[in-house]
Amino acid sequence: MDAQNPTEAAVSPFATDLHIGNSLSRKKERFVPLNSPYVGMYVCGPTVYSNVHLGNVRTFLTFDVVFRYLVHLGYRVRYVRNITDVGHLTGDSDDGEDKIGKKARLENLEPMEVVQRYTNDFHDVMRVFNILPPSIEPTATGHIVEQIGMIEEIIANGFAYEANGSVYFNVRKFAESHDYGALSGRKIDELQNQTRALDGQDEKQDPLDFALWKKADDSHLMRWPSPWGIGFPGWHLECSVMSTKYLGRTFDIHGGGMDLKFPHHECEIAQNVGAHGEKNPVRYWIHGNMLTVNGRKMSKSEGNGFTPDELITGNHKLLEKGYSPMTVRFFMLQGHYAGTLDFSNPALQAAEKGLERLMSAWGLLAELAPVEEADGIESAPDLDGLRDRAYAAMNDDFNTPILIAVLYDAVKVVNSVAAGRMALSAEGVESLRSLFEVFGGDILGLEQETSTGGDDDRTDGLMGVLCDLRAEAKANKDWATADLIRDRLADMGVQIKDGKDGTSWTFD
RNA sequence: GGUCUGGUGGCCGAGUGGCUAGGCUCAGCUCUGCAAAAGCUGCUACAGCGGUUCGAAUCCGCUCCAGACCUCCA
Repeated sequence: MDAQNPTEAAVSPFATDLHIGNSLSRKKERFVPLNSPYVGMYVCGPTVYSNVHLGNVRTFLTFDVVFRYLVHLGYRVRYVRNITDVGHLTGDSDDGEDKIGKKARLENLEPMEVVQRYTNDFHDVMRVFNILPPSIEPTATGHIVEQIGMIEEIIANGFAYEANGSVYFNVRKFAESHDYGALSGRKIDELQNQTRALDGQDEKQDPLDFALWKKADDSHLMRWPSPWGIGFPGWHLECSVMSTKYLGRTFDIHGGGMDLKFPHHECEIAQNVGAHGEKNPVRYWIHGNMLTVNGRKMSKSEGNGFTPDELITGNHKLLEKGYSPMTVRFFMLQGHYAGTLDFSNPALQAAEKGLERLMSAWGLLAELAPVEEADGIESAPDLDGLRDRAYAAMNDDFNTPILIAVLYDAVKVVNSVAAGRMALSAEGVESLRSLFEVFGGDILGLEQETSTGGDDDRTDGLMGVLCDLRAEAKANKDWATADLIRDRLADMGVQIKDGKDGTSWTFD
């Protein structure tokens, strides 16, 4: 593989079977990149005016796995995930005010101070859940010039008009020659009936029109000069601008949460097409579904979202206890991204136990010795078959729940071999190791969590001493001492597991 | 009101014309000094009513229920 000159040859043969559920066509389609081996992917990132909640995490986790898998297949992926640091309206009655500007005033901070704080928080959370950083993480405020440029293109093409220092996209005009609403299945005449009292409604030629540029009044904190006066960019524009800038006018994958489908993504398409004319700027749209709590969407306005800190400590009225980040990651991966996932204590606890069994088998693999074929010993199943099933699962629209099921089949093999009940060659052991490393580690992004926080060698040594003492007590049939060691360790959260050839231990 | 998802065993969740994932729980067994861990076995479901079919949980129609979007939200 030549890093300077990547070619198709670098891409795995398994890549040809990858199918993606395209929300534009509402069908599963075979994934064929525009310019293999390069793949361009854009994902709508967070608005950094408050802490991220778990619903956000789920979406970014979905695309983390997509990213990881494409990279694993050998594609050269440019993954762009923006930071929205300006531009969204508040949900309150003070219409038209910039969310971040408002927050800044409330807390008496500079807008960019707010942005920085929550951007840092966002990055910390991503790290905690082992979500990889994107290739480029552009900000809206860093692309004001480009946004103004795109507005000018749209105006020049006749799809936008200026009114009183603001610029609006002319949806009706656009719909005369283009298919507005194709992504979300909306028809313009039905939308027409939904009139709302939004700020600037009187400036619009039609209630369907949306803002590309908004005039800023004197009290507005985030403001930039433009050909139309002092103002700030519209809600949907940044994504059109930044995807075009970094991925081109047509690119492979665009992702985001289901709730962005309309109007955000619909507007994005209209802006791209209105500016550049390409019919389908995005070839594959992927929408992640919502996380619910007791059947209700987790959202900022409902107040039923957990922060990662509350989740880990269990310090929230809806949580019975804390759950580790890996437990949460695993829990989310046990459901398919396109379906809703309901967050509940029993479900989380089931995931916690399941993950523990999976990770403990994976751990066992490090020192697993091959077992010879012999009478009365079962022989191992076809390990290439396991690997093929794992690829098939991921190739079927990133079906992580099925992949996890395959991994559990591997868990059974590992445990059986470890117990001396199943035969496995050295190559077989190696093949299992690679299965776990590739699919469990590289693709699902699971990693061993230890609650030690320190000197692993020393811990191993101390535990070794205790296990030896207990073994000696057991040899002397001194059950009281043996049980004392086991129980005292259990109180500290260390679990003793007696096996055929020795004792192992794990932290809770 | 419009658009769109979905209703699967005790719980969570895949699948989607025949062979009926997986995890957790529960019960029994093996192993064990006892336990834990591990393995084996059992619990066998697809909201309701019609229809298509040799055959449907899977396709079609209707009904009921839930959720999302239509205003910022991942």
